[in-house]
Amino acid sequence: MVVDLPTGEQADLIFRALADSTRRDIVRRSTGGDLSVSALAREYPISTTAVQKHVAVLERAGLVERTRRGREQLVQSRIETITRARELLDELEALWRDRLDRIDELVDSNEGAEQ
Amino acid sequence: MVVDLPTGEQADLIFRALADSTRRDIVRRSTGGDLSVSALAREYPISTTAVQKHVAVLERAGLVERTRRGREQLVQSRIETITRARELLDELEALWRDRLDRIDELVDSNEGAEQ
DNA sequence: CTAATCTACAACCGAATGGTTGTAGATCTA
DNA sequence: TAGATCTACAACCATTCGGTTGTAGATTAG
Repeated sequence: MVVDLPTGEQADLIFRALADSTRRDIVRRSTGGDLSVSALAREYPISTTAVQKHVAVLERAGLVERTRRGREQLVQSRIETITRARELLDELEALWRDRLDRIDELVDSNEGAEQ
Repeated sequence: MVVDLPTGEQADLIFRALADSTRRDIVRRSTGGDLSVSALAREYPISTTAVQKHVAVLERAGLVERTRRGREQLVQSRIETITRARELLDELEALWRDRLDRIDELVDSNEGAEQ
């Protein structure tokens, strides 16, 4: 249930899961790990089943985990996966920084030689 | 064509656009801003039309911009939007850090009083 | 001028999404 | 024990998605 997928597919699942405001809100609300699926469902104008499905999507992506407590399922967000997503974006930003650095080098090496 | 949407919808578009490995790769390759749509298309085993659509999705999300040069469209990734996405994740991570800080406080206030 | 290249866009297709309702099993509470 | 609550899951539906092919307009190259 955790993470054993080709990294590309894992990234697909994570970003796809985050591409819905209800799901992002569930992640936010589940930091404490003390809310059940039905407790979460009360917060949104959609059916409990719909919320169940959202939680399932988040769980498959590793953004959330569920643990049973009696008849209810407590939902807890997983910071490792959020961090993983941020790292993927950091990587893209790094490409840009590298490029800007290379431009700076060019500027430096041309200094005092303009025109 | 840039950014004037309710922040939630903008986030939806950004994460949805990033939820596809071909599109993430296009963003990576477009840092230099020197590749056309058809040049990009040569890199993937899908039709030019499909790549065109991927670029359109990225453009709507603000992750990429296009500029015409003669008959071709050059694609350039936009670091601001990547940064925006990272900030959204930072926000989620911050919730966790706050929570851990609060737990630390509890531990501190209980020090020397265990059991 | 003609041919090749690049983009644009419509139309189509199968699969996935996000939602619903309905039924049923477990667990808690009075 | 009986009723309420929580979860699970199947079935269905409309829409979106990622891909295709085909046609056509601009621009460049020979």
